Amino acid sequence: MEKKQNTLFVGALAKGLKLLRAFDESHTDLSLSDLVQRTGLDKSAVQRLANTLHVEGMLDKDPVTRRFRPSHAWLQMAYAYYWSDPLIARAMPRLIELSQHLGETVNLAELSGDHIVYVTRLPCKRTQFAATLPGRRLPAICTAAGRVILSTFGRDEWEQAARTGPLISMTPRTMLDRADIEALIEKAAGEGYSVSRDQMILNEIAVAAPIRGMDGRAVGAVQCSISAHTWDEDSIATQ
Amino acid sequence: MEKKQNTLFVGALAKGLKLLRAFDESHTDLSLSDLVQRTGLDKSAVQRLANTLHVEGMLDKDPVTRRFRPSHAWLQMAYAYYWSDPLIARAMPRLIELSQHLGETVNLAELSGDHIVYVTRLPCKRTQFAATLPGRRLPAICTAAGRVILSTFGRDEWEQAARTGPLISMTPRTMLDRADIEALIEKAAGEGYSVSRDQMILNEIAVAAPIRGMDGRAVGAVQCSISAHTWDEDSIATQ
DNA sequence: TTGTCTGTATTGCATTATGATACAGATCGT
DNA sequence: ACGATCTGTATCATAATGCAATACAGACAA
Repeated sequence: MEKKQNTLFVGALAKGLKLLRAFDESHTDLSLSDLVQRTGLDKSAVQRLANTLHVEGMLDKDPVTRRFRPSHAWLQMAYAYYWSDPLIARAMPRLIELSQHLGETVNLAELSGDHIVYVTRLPCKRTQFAATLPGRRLPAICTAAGRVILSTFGRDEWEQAARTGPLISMTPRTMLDRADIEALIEKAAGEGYSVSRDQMILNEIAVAAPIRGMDGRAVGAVQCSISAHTWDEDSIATQ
Repeated sequence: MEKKQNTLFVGALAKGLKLLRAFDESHTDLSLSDLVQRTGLDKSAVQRLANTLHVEGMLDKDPVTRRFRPSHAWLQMAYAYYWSDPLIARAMPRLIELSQHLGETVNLAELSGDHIVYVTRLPCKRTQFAATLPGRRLPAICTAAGRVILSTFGRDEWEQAARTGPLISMTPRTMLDRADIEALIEKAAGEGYSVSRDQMILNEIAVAAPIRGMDGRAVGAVQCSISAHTWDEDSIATQ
């Protein structure tokens, strides 16, 4: 195992975080041995770390099954995040307005490396459960929001993203050809918005518009999901 | 400083979590020295821990101001939480439905110690910013949701909560008398729902109904915020 | 300049986390 | 009922690891 970084890197903390990251949408509650397996850490280490996280209120522990679960503290972290992200406070009122106006699901997305993160979601209709939860992370170039954000950057930047960024297939009709994706981004750069169909969910159309900072580069994107055809565009410029 | 717990308690991890908890709604981005002050830890320790959190992607660091901020990872933790909480998946579709039906803001709250946590919020109108964010924590007995949850427990349990639970004053008309609060909980126990007015936000009326588990004890509550008078009640029984 | 804030880097020491080991309570298969 | 084999829990000697003091550097104000 390569040493990460010396002297100003606290291994114990990093391992603790590793335990936290072991929980995801398909691993919602984990036993001690599950944690050992998922983290690759020593049994004793996991025991101590998990216990610490429990005592500190980061993990709930079922007294009968002895399995660990994310605690409410995980939501409070999100709450703190919301206050720290300057985009949220400015965008939230408009998102609510837009959602009411359209009567459709509205999302706020931000770029995070080569992924996008749905920061806020205002579901108006029944959709897939995952589509109602904030915090979801998806490969940027697979989503309308990600493409429209990239389109506000330089051409070389989006070319690189389109060629090297991660790709996943969610539906049988998910676009997997990188050249096609690059073309879509270019189109978005010209039109100022991006539309995608059947990419994440079948029979779903997503429309995304960028939220630009002072320098013209997008700091996020508003994305609306609709199931029928509803042609409209929304321009939201900030600052 | 008292030793927390020996041999199965990892101090370094606990300190790292302390750094994370230093961020809240009024401390959205912190410098190294801010962290030192807020955590009470040594400067060197904070340096190492913060750096670790940064390297591990839990804290973003502004390259120019050198200040730390919660990263997108904090939202992903919420995402993981949502999957882990069995109530969410069952309640979400109904909440959306209810929200559309009423055209009013709908919240899902859960009890967490002597506080409640708003787990999901579906804002339909403009309100205070804080009222649109999930993860918010409020003293249970100060909220309609908290009282209605407590009312499904035994009388002695809610008496204890009303007498010893935390109280905060958000508006000039916030109820601060513990006997009054106890009476409200008793009323909620009889009627099966609870109403409060002007408690957290002026000119706001909150209606909360419990979500009961198999044993009759509430596992959460649905709460609607309305500004005008709209008399209706909602019964949601689960299982 | 000088002073005092920052944030960053280094080092020797001993506190602290480590992982092997042992024990105990389930659950399983036979 | 019985070992066998999973769990989760507890203990302990060792040394690895995080510690806090220290020194350095850049920013800003007086």
